[in-house]
Amino acid sequence: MIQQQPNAGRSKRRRRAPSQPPSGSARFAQNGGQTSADLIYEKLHNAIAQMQLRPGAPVSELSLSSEYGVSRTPVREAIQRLAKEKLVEIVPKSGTFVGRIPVSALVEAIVARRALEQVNVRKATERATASQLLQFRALLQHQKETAATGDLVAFHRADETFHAYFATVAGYDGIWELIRQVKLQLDRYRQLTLPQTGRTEMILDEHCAIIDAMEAGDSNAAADAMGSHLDKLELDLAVFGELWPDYFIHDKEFES
Amino acid sequence: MIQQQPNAGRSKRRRRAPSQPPSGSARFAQNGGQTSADLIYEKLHNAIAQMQLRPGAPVSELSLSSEYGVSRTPVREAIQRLAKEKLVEIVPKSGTFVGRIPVSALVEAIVARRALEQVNVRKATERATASQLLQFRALLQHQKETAATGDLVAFHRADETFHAYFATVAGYDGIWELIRQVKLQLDRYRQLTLPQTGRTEMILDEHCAIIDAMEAGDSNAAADAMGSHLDKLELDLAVFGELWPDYFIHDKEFES
DNA sequence: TAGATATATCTAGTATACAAGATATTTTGC
DNA sequence: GCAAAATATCTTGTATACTAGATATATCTA
Repeated sequence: MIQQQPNAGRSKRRRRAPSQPPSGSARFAQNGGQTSADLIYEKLHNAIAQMQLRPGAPVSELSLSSEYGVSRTPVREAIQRLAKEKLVEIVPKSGTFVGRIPVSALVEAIVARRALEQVNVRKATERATASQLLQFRALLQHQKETAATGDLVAFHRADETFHAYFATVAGYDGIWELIRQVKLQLDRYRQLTLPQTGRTEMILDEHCAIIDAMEAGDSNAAADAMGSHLDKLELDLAVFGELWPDYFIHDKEFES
Repeated sequence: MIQQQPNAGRSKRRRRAPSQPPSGSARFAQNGGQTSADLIYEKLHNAIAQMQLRPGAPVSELSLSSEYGVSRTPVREAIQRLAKEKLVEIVPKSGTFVGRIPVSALVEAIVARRALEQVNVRKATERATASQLLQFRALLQHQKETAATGDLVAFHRADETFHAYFATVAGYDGIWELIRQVKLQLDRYRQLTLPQTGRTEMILDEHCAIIDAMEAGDSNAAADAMGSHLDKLELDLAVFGELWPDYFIHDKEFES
């Protein structure tokens, strides 16, 4: 008897009761809690997201194995994860390549992101405390400073932090994960068009408008401001599709 | 010279130019285009989504290997994919278990799904052709027939097909993928509450209202109808959290 | 008997070897 | 010289062996 687990009835004399759900016990016992596969995944993920690895480039398991000094197994695992995010294309007995950017995904990413960010900003407006509103102002100011330095990478990072904070305040961290996933291909595309400045001030103004509406407690206005902010992210696919035809894949029709 | 690839310049005499992007050539050359890992992944995915494998149940690589008559490698690959969807929890040197349902994910799934489905129905209203409107009616009628038989599983399947068609008409298949991903945990939860019928007629009426609005070309009304339809999916987490405490994980606060 | 320790045996992470198919190069035949 | 077949070598998919850590059981000590 003793403290018999509520597990399915098992013969008492088994060598080992086949485990119970991990009640928050042992995880993170390892070093950084991160395995070789995790590390390689992360590196590749960043390299692809930042367009350091360009679409169509080969991603060889063997090369990466020797590069990182591990066997093919963890490399392969990392690549499988990337495949699930559509960041690489695995061609079975042939090779693996950095995925092209699916044009349809770009179009859909914009509308999906818009809808999800509006959900976030609406909820955030309802829930924001005074300190959180001040935090928004701080993040906005920080982004303004990065704009002044002209460091577009830092500006982008600040932009991401700013948008993420809506999800945090809304209590919708899972939705932020969705947005990140959707943003992935979009960010790759935007790497190509980054060097065009001039939009930074406009972005800052739009961000400011969102916070203004939040401080006024007007969730509809805040959502509208977010909506028109994100509408500004338009695609000039015709141009880029010609400049780098191999970077895109036109998987289906897309019109307005 | 000849038709020199626009690839980076490589010495001509290499044993093999390190591959070009797969221009739609060879994929699907295999049998069903599906590897052992794919098959095992699919089986496990379905079993978990349909709650045949309950949260906390062990998912042993070795057992599955012998069960499917393959080595650990493809099993492991399948499990890794499931882990990326949060359907299993891998505890490094200890074991892998069917994932508990994160309560916060349920809450967020509802609002995210609502927003995304509204995007779909709005666009679908704009783009729907006469034949597509008729197809909606056909799907609705089909669902009505499954309701009459009392086969709740078939009813659910018809429901999924119906909702998916909005994405198809809208041209937003990628957004449907997002919805499916978000619906995953929600569907697992709903398996627990399935046996309660009575909502079927209400659901059919609500679906009908959406199509009515679409036929009238009123995208706002259609989106509203979809919104109130999905608002009906409420959670009675207090009850189920007590009935099956081990099936859920309360990862953070959630209030209205 | 109760608690601490030791041992056995499970687990996932990794390395390595081989198989099957795809692609590039070479060779062959004319 | 050119096209087709043969070959070499690359790729991913899979099987197997080993490692290290975690957990359950058994043993020891008081």
